[in-house]
Amino acid sequence: MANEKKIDCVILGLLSHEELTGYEIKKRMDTTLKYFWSASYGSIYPALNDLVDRGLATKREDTKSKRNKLIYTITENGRGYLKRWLSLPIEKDELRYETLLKLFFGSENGEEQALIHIEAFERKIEAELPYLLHAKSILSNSLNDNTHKYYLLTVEFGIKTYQTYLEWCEEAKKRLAEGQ
Amino acid sequence: MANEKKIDCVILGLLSHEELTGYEIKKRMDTTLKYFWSASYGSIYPALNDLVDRGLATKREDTKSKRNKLIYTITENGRGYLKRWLSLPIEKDELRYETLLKLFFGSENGEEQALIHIEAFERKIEAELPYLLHAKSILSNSLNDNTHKYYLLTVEFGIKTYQTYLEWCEEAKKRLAEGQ
DNA sequence: CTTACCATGTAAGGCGTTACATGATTCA
DNA sequence: TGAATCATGTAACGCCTTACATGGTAAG
Repeated sequence: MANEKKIDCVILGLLSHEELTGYEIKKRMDTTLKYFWSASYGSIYPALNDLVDRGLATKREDTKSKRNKLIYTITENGRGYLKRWLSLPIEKDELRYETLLKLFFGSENGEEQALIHIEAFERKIEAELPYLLHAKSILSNSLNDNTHKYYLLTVEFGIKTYQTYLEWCEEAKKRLAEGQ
Repeated sequence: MANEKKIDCVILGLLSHEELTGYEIKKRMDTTLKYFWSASYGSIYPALNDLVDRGLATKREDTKSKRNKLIYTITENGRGYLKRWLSLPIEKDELRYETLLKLFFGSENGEEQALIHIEAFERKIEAELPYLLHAKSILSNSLNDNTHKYYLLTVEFGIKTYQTYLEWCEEAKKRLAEGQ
């Protein structure tokens, strides 16, 4: 029953699309899922072994590769577990932006410091946006795959919000520069 | 020097504006800071005592009130600590949206489930937005206070992104309804 | 008088990161 | 042959939430 661990669900979600190694799962986290989810090796590998123990995934060695790869596959139970979780209401959407936190207390350190943080934020977003735009162009051209439709929706969420962030940065900078 | 704990910094930030009790700090978290930061009593109260132990804040009983209030005040050292932290580069801006996670794996459960999650998200945002708009109108009328300028910037961030979320919801719903 | 809210805390436990440890392979 | 990347894991530790525990006060 209860309290599905998110790390299990993300992994099962990824495995529901394709067989993967722990390393590849981490890569997906660092690229495709990056702007709305993340996890470290320290949680991924133990979770994978745990999923196998609970019969939600199976593990096998890759014989084709020269490397010591361990390939994980979702089981029927795993798919059921995932489907159940997907059907439950969302528990938590959380945004935790240190940038906003520091900006909120900006009066303590003055406009220049605030500007520095905003500009750093702007650069970070500007650096990420191209990846999202690239992902969108790829996904838009391959909507035959049923999964791509959903990827595209999340990518578009990212693009829209990032563009809004950049607009806000411009306004915020202007406002601070005006000194009012 | 040292890995500033975020909880200490938020608290000191709030105390830098005004004296507060732990209970009031929690309230600020649940209202003003809500959409970009949060914390529970279980971390606030221990942190407050810790700040006092380290000389970053002082504690006194409220004599005026009939309640057993403990009022915390930031010290000069506390202010220094806060200023230093504010001047350090941002370490982490994190967004963790279960909604996007479930949507990403949406193909597993189909369009109807995806729609349900998007609509729930939409309702949640629609419910929050008025508070932000209200905060903005109040802040816009009292920019004489130096701190308000910074509050306003963060509130505007929230408003802009929430409005973008709502736009995205409309598009996403339409796209899913079209079944393509 | 009872409900809601004010007010402060502790303990257990969960969850996850960081840092460490190890080694193979690919590519320049 | 050396650097980058592939590849898997563990251990320590930190941080936080949840649930528990307690009691006062204001308002209807």
